[in-house]
Amino acid sequence: MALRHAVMAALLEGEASGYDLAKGFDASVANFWMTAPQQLYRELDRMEREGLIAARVVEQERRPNKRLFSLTEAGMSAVRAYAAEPSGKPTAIRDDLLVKVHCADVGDIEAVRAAITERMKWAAAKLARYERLQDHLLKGRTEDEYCAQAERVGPYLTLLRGMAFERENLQWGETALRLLERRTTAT
Amino acid sequence: MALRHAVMAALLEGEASGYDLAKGFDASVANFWMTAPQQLYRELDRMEREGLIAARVVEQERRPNKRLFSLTEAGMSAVRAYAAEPSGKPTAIRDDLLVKVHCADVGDIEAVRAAITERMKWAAAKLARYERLQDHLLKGRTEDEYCAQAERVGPYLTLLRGMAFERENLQWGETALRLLERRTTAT
DNA sequence: TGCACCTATTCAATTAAGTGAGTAAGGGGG
DNA sequence: CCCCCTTACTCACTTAATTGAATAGGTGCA
Repeated sequence: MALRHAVMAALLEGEASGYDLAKGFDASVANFWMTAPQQLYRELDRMEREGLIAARVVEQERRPNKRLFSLTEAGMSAVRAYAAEPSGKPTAIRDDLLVKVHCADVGDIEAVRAAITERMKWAAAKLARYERLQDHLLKGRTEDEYCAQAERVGPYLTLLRGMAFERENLQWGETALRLLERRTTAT
Repeated sequence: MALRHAVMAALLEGEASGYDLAKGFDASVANFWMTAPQQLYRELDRMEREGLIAARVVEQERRPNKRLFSLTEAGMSAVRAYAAEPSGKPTAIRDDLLVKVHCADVGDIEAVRAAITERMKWAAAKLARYERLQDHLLKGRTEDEYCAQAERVGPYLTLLRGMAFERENLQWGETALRLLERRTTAT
């Protein structure tokens, strides 16, 4: 049950509709999960039935009405309980691209290089978004000032992790492209 | 269908039993997937039925017999086809620890810090294993020499990605611990 | 004016993944 | 001698995730 915890984490920033959550809502939450809308709506329904979240219907003109969800007291307790419990073993990266790179030698190296390039574009775009969000959070302050003043540091820390991950993707991508290029020119 | 591709990637190194695969088999494959044995055996059965892999029973003394799997021609074609197809959008990190850190501000900060410390121990251990494997692969050669001589570079590249990931975990963990500590002492 | 895209959600079905326990034989240490 | 660890695998069950639609009004632009 990872999705419901991610949803609760997202709802700590305030109420949100299923659509908001599906769209990423807050980029720093989108770091550690991403899923199709259908899954979200289903999970939100379940969580509502279990009393972890409550919905408030907002009638809108010239837009479909929406249901804004927020954490109940029970939901908040669940968050606290979850955050305090010891976590199990870490998960693997589980990325399609790595599988392809692993198999590159027996397949089409050029296709794999294209996939890496594609991924690097994604990473660069994500990193740019994260950097904008960071600027927005810091508002010119240093990291230390921010952490002294801000209400919450959690989202900032997860943002940092996401940024490091994408930077690593870019750096590794360059190395991988370079080493794979030798293979094609050598052959 | 990620697991079956990971299995095929692992079998490129040579034949292996379900048990071998479950134990990690090759550390560089263990970077991008990890799963319970039951899942593996189930998937191996399916793949065998579909003709992607073939089993060879090895009778052992003072040990249960085992079935060694290897890629068939069809399996190899499937690997090549998979490696050449364009990959979709990248997956999120999807890590429990990040969710907890995100929620740290409303929960037990000390518990979250403990979880980070725990994770850092894991990361350090994994990194050490990867470094040993790297030394083993390079055998004193430089990276460039290795890539010129080695039969395959894919596994080396995925190994590099895993190493970067764990190093990043360690670095980020330190930052996170430091910033969260201020919170506890301030309160 | 027509086409494609945005908001906001729902239905249906399938496949993948995770959880928990159990079997069976040999080996090693206190 | 008992207990736990390792090899090697199996059964049963539950939950999570993916896939492919469909609905339905509004917005922008060419």
